[in-house]
Amino acid sequence: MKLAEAKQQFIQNWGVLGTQWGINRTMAQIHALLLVSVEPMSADEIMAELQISRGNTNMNVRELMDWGIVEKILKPGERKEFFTAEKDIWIVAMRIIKERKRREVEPILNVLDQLKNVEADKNDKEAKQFVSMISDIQKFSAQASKGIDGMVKMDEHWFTGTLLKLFK
Amino acid sequence: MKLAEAKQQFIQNWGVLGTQWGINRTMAQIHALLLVSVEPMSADEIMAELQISRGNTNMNVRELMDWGIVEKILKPGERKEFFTAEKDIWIVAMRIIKERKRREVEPILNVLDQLKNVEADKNDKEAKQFVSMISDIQKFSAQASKGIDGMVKMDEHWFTGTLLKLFK
DNA sequence: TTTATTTTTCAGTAAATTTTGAAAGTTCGA
DNA sequence: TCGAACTTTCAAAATTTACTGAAAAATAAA
Repeated sequence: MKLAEAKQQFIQNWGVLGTQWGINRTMAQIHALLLVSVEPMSADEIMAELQISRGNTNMNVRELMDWGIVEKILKPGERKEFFTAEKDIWIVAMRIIKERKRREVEPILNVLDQLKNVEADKNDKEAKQFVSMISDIQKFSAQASKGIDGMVKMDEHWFTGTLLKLFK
Repeated sequence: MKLAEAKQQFIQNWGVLGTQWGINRTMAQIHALLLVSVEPMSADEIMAELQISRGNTNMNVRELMDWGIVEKILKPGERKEFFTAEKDIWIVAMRIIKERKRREVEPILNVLDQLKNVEADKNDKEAKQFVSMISDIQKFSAQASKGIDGMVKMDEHWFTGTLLKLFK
C-alpha cells in the first residue's frame, strides 16, 4: 500500500470513530491529518488535503487547540500560521479524558448534587432509591475521576519516556 | 424539591450528557427513567413519561437491551412487556465500556493493522513516522483494552458486593 | 498610511440524525 | 381460526448539527 493511500484510510477511519464518540467528523480528521504529518501544516494545506472550506478549517483547528492537542507554530519569515499535533498518544488520550471530564461530566455532577435535596420521607421507597442512585453515580464518578487525575498527574515526561516505552 | 421534579431534571441532564458522548438523547433519557424507576415500566408508561412516540420508544428500548443495560420483564397474567434497568452503576459502566470497545474501537484497530503494510523505505521519514504512529495507537489501545478486560472480568458480584461498598 | 495577505466570523444552506405515526406483523386467548 | 392486544417496521417529516463562502477584521510589510 502506498503511504498517501494509507494516510487517507487512517484519516477517514479516525473521522468515523470521532463521530461515534460525539466529536465532529472534520475535527477528528484534521487531528488525524496532523498526527501523521511530520511537518506543521498551514490552513491552506489542510483545506486542500481534506477538501473542506476555510471557515470549517479555522473553527475546528481552534477547537483542537482548545483541547490542548494541537498547537500553532510560527515559522520565521512566513506570514502564514502552521499547526502541529501532539504526537505522544498517551498524552493525547489523557488530555482528552481530562478535558471531557471538566467540560461535560463535572457540570452534571454539580446538578446531581442539587437533586439529592429531594423531600425524602423515610418511608418513601421511590425517593430513597432515587437518592441512592444519584449518590452511586457521584461516588462512581468521584472514583473514576480520582483515578484519571492520578494518571494525568504523573510526571508526563517520565511516564512517556519510561512506562510507555516498556510496551513499545 | 419534589421527587417528580428531581427525576425530570435527572432525565434531562442525562439526555444532554448522552448526546455529548454520541448517544442519542432519547436513549439516554429512557435509560435514566428506568434507572430511577423502582418498578419495571411498559412501553406505554415510557411514552407517556417522556412524551415520545411508540416507534421511538420501541427502537431505543431495543438498543438499550442490545447494550445489555436494560432487560425485558414479563409479568404473569400481563400481556404487555415491561422493562427494567441494571441498577448497579459499576456494572452499567463496565458493560458500556466493553461494548463500545467491541463495536467501535476493535473494527478500527483491525483497519490500522492493515495500514502498517505501507511501502516502507528505510530512508522515508514520513513513512517511518506514519507506521510508528499507527503502532503507538495500537499499543495504547491494547494496554487500555487489557486494563478494561481485567476490570470487567473480576467476578462482578464480588466486586459489587465488596469493593463498591467500600466507598459507599 | 496604504495595501496586500491572512485569519475570523456568521448567516444561510446542506447534510445527517432523530422522531413520528400509520401500516404490517406477531402473539395468544377464546 | 378469529380477532383483540400489543410490538415492530420504516418512509416521510422534523430537528439538530455541520459546512460553506463571502464579508469583516486583523496583521504586517511597504
